[in-house]
Amino acid sequence: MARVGLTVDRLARAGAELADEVGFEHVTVSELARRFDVKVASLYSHLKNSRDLKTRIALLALEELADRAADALAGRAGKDALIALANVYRDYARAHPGRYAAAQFRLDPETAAASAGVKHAQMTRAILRGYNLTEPDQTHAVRLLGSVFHGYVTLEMGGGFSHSAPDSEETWSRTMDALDALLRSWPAPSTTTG
Amino acid sequence: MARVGLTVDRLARAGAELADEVGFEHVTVSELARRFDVKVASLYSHLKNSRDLKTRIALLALEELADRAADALAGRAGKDALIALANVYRDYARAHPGRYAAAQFRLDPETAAASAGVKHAQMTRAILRGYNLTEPDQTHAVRLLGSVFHGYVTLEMGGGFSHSAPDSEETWSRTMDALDALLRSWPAPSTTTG
DNA sequence: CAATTTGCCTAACACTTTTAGGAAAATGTA
DNA sequence: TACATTTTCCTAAAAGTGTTAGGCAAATTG
Repeated sequence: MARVGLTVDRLARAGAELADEVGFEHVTVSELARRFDVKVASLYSHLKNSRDLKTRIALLALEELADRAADALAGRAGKDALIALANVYRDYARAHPGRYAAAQFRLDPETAAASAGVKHAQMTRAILRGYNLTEPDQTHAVRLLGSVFHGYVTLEMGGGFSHSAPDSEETWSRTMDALDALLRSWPAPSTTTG
Repeated sequence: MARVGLTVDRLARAGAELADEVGFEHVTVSELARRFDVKVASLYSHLKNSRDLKTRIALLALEELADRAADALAGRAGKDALIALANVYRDYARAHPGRYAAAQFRLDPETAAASAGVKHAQMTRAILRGYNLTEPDQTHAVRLLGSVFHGYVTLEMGGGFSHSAPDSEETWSRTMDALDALLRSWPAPSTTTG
C-alpha cells in the first residue's frame, strides 16, 4: 500500500514519454499503470478517463512547443525568424514524434481556447511583422504557414519524402526560401476567383 | 447459418462508410461485424486482423482519391489544374473525413509502393508541367504542394481556421493564388543556406 | 490524537481482438 | 446424382483495455 506518489502531472509526463516510444495512438491507461507499477484502477483517482490522459499529454506538448518557439523567436526577425520557427516544429516532431502527434489531438473548444495552442498562431503572426502584410492577408499567410509547417512535418515523418532523390533536408531549405519569397511579394487576389 | 456473402471488398467498403461516420480511429472489427449482423469471429475468415482491415480501407481511399484527381486533371493545365487538384483533396476530406484519415494511415513500404499513393505524386508532378521547373526543383515543388494540400486540409478539418475573421474559403482561394505565383517565379536557392 | 481526506487496492462488468475447432452451405468431380 | 473438398459462418474461450464501485490504510488537518 506504500503510495507511489502519482499526480496528474507525473502521469502526463510519463504519458508523453510513452507516446514517444510507442506512438500517441497506442498510449494506454493500462500501460501507464504498468510503468508506475500500480493497478490500472488507481489511475482513475487522477484521470477522468483515457481521453483525459490524452488531453493532458496534448496540452503538455503544446506548451513545450510554445516554449521552444518563443525561445527560437527571441531576437530574430524576417527570414531568420521564419526559419527558426519552422525548425522548432520540425525538430520537435523528429525528437518527440509521439508528443507531436499529441499536439494534433482534437481538443474540445474550451480546452483548446485555454491551451498554449493560441500562442502558436500569435507567434506565427509575429513573424509576419518582418514582412509587409496588412490584415486580411496576414491571417491568410498565418494559415498558409501553419499548413506548410504541419503538412511538411507530417509527410516527412510518415516517410513520404524518404524514397526519391533530393534529400528532405534540401527540400526543407528550399521551402524556407520559397516561403520567404512568397511573403516578400504576397500576391493580390486573382480577379477571376475572388 | 444462411451465408451473408461477406467478401474483403464489401468489408472494406463498409469499413470506409463506418470510418466516415465514427472516425477512422474508431473503426472496429466488432462494429463492422455488427453491421453485417454476423459474429465477430466470422470476419477473421476474410481479414487477417484489425490492421488488415484498416489497410484495406486506406487502399480504398487512396484509390478513390486518385481516380478523382485523375478526372479533375483531365484537360486542365497551369493554375486551373492546380486548383482542380487541390480541390479534390479538400472536397474529399470534407465529404469523407474518415476515408481521408484512412488515406493517411501508415502502410508498410511494400504495400505503399503497390498502392495508388504513388499516382498522387505523379499527378502533382503533372501539374508542374504547366510551370517551368527543372528537375531538382520539381521535386521540391511536389513536396511543397503536397505539404500545403495536406496541411491545410488537416488543419481546416480540425477546426483550426473556423474561429477568426476571414473565412476559410477566402484563405483557400488566396492560397491557390500564392502557390501559383510561387511556381511561376520559383526562387533560386539562397546563397547563405545552400 | 481524532477526524477527514486522499491514494491505492480488489472485484466486477462491458467491450475488443484473436485463435481453435465444428457444422452447414457451396462448389467441384466422377 | 452422389460424394469429397473447400469456404463461410458459428460457438467457445482466452487475453487485453476501459471504467465503476466500494474498501482500507496512509497522509493531512484541526
